[in-house]
Order: sequence, then C-alpha cells, then structure tokens
Amino acid sequence: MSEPTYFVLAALLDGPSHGYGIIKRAEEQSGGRVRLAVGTLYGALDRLAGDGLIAVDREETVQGRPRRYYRLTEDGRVAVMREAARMEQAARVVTGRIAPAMRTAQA
Amino acid sequence: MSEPTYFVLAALLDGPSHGYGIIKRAEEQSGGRVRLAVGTLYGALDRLAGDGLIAVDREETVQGRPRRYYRLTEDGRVAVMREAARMEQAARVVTGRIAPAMRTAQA
DNA sequence: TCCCATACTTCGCCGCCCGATATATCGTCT
DNA sequence: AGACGATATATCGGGCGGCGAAGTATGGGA
Repeated sequence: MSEPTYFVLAALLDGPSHGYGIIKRAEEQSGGRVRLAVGTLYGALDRLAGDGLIAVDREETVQGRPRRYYRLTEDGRVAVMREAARMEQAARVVTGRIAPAMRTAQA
Repeated sequence: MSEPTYFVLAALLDGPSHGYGIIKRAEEQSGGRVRLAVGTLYGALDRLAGDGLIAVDREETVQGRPRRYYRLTEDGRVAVMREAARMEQAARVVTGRIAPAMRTAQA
C-alpha cells in the first residue's frame, strides 16, 4: 500500500468524510507533509471502494453541489492498522541500528 | 520512496553487496516479508545509482560470472534514515490512536 | 541426470501517482 | 465590478516504478 492510499484510510479513522475533507485531514495528520493530489484521491477512492476497504456513507447536496461521504469498513480498519504495523517494523530495520550503535559506543 | 527501494538501501547499511546478495539481505532484515523481484532490484539499482544514493563499489569476476558490488553513498545514508523517520511518523498517525484511546478508557 | 541455488540482464505489462483541465459557488479583497 | 482563493468533484493522459518471465551460465546435491 502506497503512502497516499494509507493516508486516505487514516483520514477516515476520524469518521466519515468527503473527498476534499480527506485531502485536508491527511494534510493535518501528517503535519502538512502529505498533500493528496486530486487525481490520486479520486482514483484511490474508487479503488478502495472496489476493494471493500471503504464504502459510501451517504450523499448530500450542499448548495446545489454534490458531496459524497465515505467511511472505513471493518476490512479497511484492519488494513490500515496492519499497514501501520508494517511501516513501523520497516522503520525499525534502519532506526534499530542507531540504539545498538550507541550502546556499543558507550560500552 | 517505495518499500522495495527502501529495503535496497537498508540492505546496504550492512556494507557493500551485489544484486543477489541484496535480495537475500532484504528478505532477512524484513523477517522474510520483503522479497525483491529481480526486475525491481536491477531497475532500482540503476535508478539509485543515477540519483547518487548508491555507487558501484567494485566489480569482481567469480568463476566466469560478473558480480557488481554497490555501496551506500553519504546521500543514500541520509535518504534511508530520513525515510525511516518518515515511515515511523506516518505509522504513529494510526498507532498513536490506540494509546490515547486506552488512556481515555481508563480515565 | 535433473533440479536447485547462485547470479545478472532485458523486456513488457500494468498499477498507481499526479498535474492539468473543466465546472461551479461563495466570500474577500481591491 | 472584477479578480482571486477556498471549497468541491470528475476525468484524462503522461510517466514512473514494480514485477514476472525468459534468457544465459555454473556448480553442487539428490
């Protein structure tokens, strides 16, 4: 799973949201680092819905403009948790080298 | 940076290695999870060398077969460290939700 | 003898990222 | 009034990168 996809799912942990809202939430959660491109977002939304990781929560019409809310499915919740664990484990392959090196230096 | 690329760099933290050796090292370091496809590896090697993150260390001929050793450059070392930090931070967006939820439940 | 491990190269498909473009409304600033 | 930025969605095409497959080659073990 790519980072953009991961952040789409992560944004939905806060509850259902629509496209633009997801972009903003992902930016917030990542401290401004992740800026989902619109093409990435809507492509990911279709793909994730097709995979059953997210689902359409409801559709609203606000001031003549449509707004489609998505929510995480149970599968999606599991997938994003597993992905987080995988990334943490992968990060440790590199970061885990620092602590042992320090210990060796001090010993 | 994608996961395969990341593990190529991470494998070289142990010292210079050649293609096949990198594949094996990445598999070890990830606990058997990451299996670099040959097409991925050699493509990544060319790309990373072009980007200056790795460099050819030496070329040997073992039993008539060529063997090209790569090593991490200083830029590569910085890049893989930064990438690890980025993944750890990204993972925390999701895993960081568990601990606060526990604290709230206990409070 | 045959398969497996080691070892590198190249090719092509496909999945996904992402910028550009189009469309539309509202508030703010000039 | 006009321009611009934020809000909001859809679609398309380029391009990067992952990955499997096939080709080539050798040595060792079953």
